[in-house]
Amino acid sequence: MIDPVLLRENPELIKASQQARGDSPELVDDALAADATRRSAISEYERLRAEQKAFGTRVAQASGDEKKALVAEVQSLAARVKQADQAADAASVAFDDVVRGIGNPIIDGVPAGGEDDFVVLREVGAIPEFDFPARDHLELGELLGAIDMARGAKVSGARFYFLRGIGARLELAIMSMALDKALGNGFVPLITPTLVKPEIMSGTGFLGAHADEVYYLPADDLYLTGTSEVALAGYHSDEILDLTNGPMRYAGWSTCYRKEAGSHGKDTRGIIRVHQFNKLEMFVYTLPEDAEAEHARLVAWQEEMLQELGLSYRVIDTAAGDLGSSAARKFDVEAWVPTQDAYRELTSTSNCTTFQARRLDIRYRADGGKTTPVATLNGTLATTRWIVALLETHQQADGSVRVPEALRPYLGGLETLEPVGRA
RNA sequence: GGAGACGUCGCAUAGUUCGGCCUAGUGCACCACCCUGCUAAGGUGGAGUGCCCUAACGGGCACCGUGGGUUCAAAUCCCACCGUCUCCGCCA
Repeated sequence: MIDPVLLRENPELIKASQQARGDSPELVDDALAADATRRSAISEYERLRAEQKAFGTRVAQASGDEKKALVAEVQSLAARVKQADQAADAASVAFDDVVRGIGNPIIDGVPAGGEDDFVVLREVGAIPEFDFPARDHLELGELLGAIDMARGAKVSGARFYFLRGIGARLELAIMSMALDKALGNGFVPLITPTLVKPEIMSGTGFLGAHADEVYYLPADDLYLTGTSEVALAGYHSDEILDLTNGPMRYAGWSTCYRKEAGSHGKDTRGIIRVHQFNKLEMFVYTLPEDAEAEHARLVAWQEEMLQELGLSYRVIDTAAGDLGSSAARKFDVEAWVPTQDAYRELTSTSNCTTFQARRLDIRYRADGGKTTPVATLNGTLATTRWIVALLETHQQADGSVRVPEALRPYLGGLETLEPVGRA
């Protein structure tokens, strides 16, 4: 949720952000109007209610005929109070509805435009070259007995898969390596629920434009989370945090579920785009003034992971129109995938400033003791998808795959993944 | 799934019988000041969260698990839901 004070004091700034996102600037004027309506409705209710309460004291002290007369007199007032109360509620709901449609004001420097208008911040590592025909990750996965798409489809349908043998171990290895990196940087590990209540799902902003991406269990009114960010953000909802000892950093380990609606025919081969995968997610609660510096740290840790795994990548500053409604800025780290001749997203890190915290009511005590929304940030540290880049980048002519040194401790010292006879 | 108990301002509690002196009391912890040259000493005062009005001083409204309802008036009465605990049953 945007800051209502900012809305009142600097609507032009929010309009400019809406423009950059390709969203409606008119919403800002609608919100201002709804805010005015709401506030006058509340004032009217409170005035009447105060009158009624004063009357109540007199009624309580009176007796006999005098009391009867007073009760009769105040009855019509009670009706007006009820009416004003309902009007105030309705005006508040109307205001919320409009405000909810406005995205987090973007940070200065975020490129305007849509998906293709990102800015490349840097490219790191040489593009891998092969003196043999490179195999794609699925072919390698099948040779290694690591990925079984056919049986995934048999059991659960398209975009489901089994990781088996070295594939299963590989995922655990990457996840564990990420967990160790997180631990080394002061993150508290957290294995999170993957089914959450509607208010947590909407509080994190995932029921907005991308609601059709989310699995929902109507019988239980629960949502399956597409990232542990949801549970991690909800973890401290309705709380006042103590940030005097620095930011609170959590590393959430969870399975993630995504419908991938609207991407039919895209990335149908292999495990690039699937309905279910695992992810280690960083999540930080920090002071608003420290958020941008923390954002830079999150990207740096992500880059360390890719570098240690020997992957080539670029970092992009995502354009405003491609940000989620909660994010004020988003950096993606994209790894080079040889057989696609393209960079593909492996991590994403968003600075949600105070937007998410305001909706989830997560605050800290600022100087003077005033409660103020915290800033929240999140970013990927490892996912199942990393297997794709890893297999393709380190493949060798015979279909074996070299294990980067940093990963070996997590695979019992294994240096090479060798093809198996059967799958 | 069945039966029962419970949910109050950080923690612990009073208040719910029978609606109105509850503007929610008290203890602990907390903050400021005073007193005492020391130790878990004593005194005075302050202090919850959100919203609304105001340039400010200040004032108002809401919140007793959540949401409805009854009433001139609800922590208190009624309904539904959520959560916690105890016992029983069931269980990959």
